[in-house]
Amino acid sequence: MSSSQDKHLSIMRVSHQYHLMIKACAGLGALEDGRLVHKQLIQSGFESDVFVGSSLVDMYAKCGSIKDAWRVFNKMSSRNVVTWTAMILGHVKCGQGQKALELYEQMQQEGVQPDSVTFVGVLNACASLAALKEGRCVHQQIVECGWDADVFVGNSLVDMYAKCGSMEDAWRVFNKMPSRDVVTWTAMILGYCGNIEDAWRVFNKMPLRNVVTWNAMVLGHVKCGQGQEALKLFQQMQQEGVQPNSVTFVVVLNACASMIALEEGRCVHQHIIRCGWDSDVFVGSSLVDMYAKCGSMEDAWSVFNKMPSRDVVTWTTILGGCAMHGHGKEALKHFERMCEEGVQPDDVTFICLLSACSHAGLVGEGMHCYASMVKDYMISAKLEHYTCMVDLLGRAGHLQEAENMVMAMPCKPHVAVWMALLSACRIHGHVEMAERIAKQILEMEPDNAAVYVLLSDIYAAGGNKHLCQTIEQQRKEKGVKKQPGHTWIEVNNEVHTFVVDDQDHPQMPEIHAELQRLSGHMHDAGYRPCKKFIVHDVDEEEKVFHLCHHSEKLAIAFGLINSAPGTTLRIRKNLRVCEDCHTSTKFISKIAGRTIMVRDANRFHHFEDGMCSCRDYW
DNA sequence: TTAGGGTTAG
Repeated sequence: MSSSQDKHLSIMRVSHQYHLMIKACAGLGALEDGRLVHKQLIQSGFESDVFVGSSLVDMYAKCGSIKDAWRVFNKMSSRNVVTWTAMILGHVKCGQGQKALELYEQMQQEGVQPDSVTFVGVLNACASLAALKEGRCVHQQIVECGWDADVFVGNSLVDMYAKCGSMEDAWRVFNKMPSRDVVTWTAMILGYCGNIEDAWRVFNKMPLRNVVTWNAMVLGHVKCGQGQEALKLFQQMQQEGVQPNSVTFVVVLNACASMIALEEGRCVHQHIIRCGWDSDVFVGSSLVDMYAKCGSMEDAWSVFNKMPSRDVVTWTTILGGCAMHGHGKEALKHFERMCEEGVQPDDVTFICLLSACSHAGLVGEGMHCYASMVKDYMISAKLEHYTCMVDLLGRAGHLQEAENMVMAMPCKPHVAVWMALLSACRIHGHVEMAERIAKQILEMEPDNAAVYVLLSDIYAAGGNKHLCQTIEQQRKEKGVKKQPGHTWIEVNNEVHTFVVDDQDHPQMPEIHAELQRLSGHMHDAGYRPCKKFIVHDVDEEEKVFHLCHHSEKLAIAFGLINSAPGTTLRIRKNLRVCEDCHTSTKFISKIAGRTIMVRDANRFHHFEDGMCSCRDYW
């Protein structure tokens, strides 16, 4: 062997070694170790090697440091398809799908031909952006390049179409694929999130399933609001010998939180400890979230304090818990602690913080946070931040300021921000502004039932029975349906669901008898049904009816009958708690001597001894 | 250098 061949071989060997120590860092997400290797590479002059450079780009991108990836990428004298693909995949991973597509465009302009891995990355980018049009173009290119028979590319195509909502296209690709694996089938199931019947049809046909497939089905039920079915499926998967993993637990905890199933959640927590998943940051954050949403901030803090590592999501979750429970001052205090510990807040952190201020009526503090977000943390306000600010100002009665803020928004105001303002009009009885805003929302979303409900509440509260009836009539004529109210309560480790005017529950006679009994005591204690939102006068019989037909009242009565005296009742309602329910629950908490916690659409109401934690009814 | 599922808010 000549000396030049010898030298070449030795360079190859060293380059390969560097590639392996970098690959390991990338796999472990060990950014600091990766940086050390990078330093050595600079010293030994290997940085510009295409193979080593591509590995470095990949390592930085995988560790989430896209800036460093760019630094290496820009320094490289030559780049191949692997270098470009690593950059594309890195941007997809960081949630920058648009940038990934731009890189793909640039790569082609520079004459580099994509391979199957590039296509997988680009399709992922399209899927993350739900960019069906761009996805179709890429599909066309894939067919032209002859990559459509590749199972990886095929899977990504199915995934892209499914995520873009075109199940027809997904099935077309699926049927043409020469071979399918468990990933192909699972992508189809995931495409049916929200359409659980079709997901089941695919699941039942599958020749092979793994834990990801089961997780997808459990998730499908959670997304459809079928928490109990999700938990049943979790049992079934274990009976069939499939070991749950961290994702399973995250999804199952989500199901528990959605139903406020605290006891079930505690069982899952024990299971997590037995499996050794409790030190995982994803699982830990989900546990914090579950306990907070199930009404136990004590447990949420206990998990939080024991976690070996906490990231921005963990902190944001606990701040969100504080917000939900009305602990505004606490949220602000812990936000400072978070920053002191060197955790960089993100846009979601500020949404939680602003919502904490809003729920606690801390207007000045909220405005300060908002200003600091833009100035000190360089986070530009998104639609969600504007919604929080409008909510904060509006609840506190600064309606004009809130409306000015909407008008001054740099982007087009969306329905949520108008709804926040409309809710504020309801709290403060501002009829003129409410009518204007309702009109605005209905132009954008003619089927928005909540607008009709809010407007009718505002008219009723102002004593305008005629307009109240008119708006109700308009809603009916337009065929706009109100969202039905649901309430969940967990008693003796079992979750029970109630709906408005429930007739089906086997214990209904006892529930009605309990409400009738309470009605008498409440009347004596001074409770009168809230007539504000009732169009006609209420006689004795109707008084009982108004006490009985709301789902949360049925759930409370059920809880009182079936749980041990003195225990706290935890209730979850899918809609806002109505004013009459709010008042009657105060009375019930006093008469029954129970603490009742109600989690409605966005916050907890904590009823104790005839009082509620809300400063006002919101 | 290569695929599929998950945490926070609105």
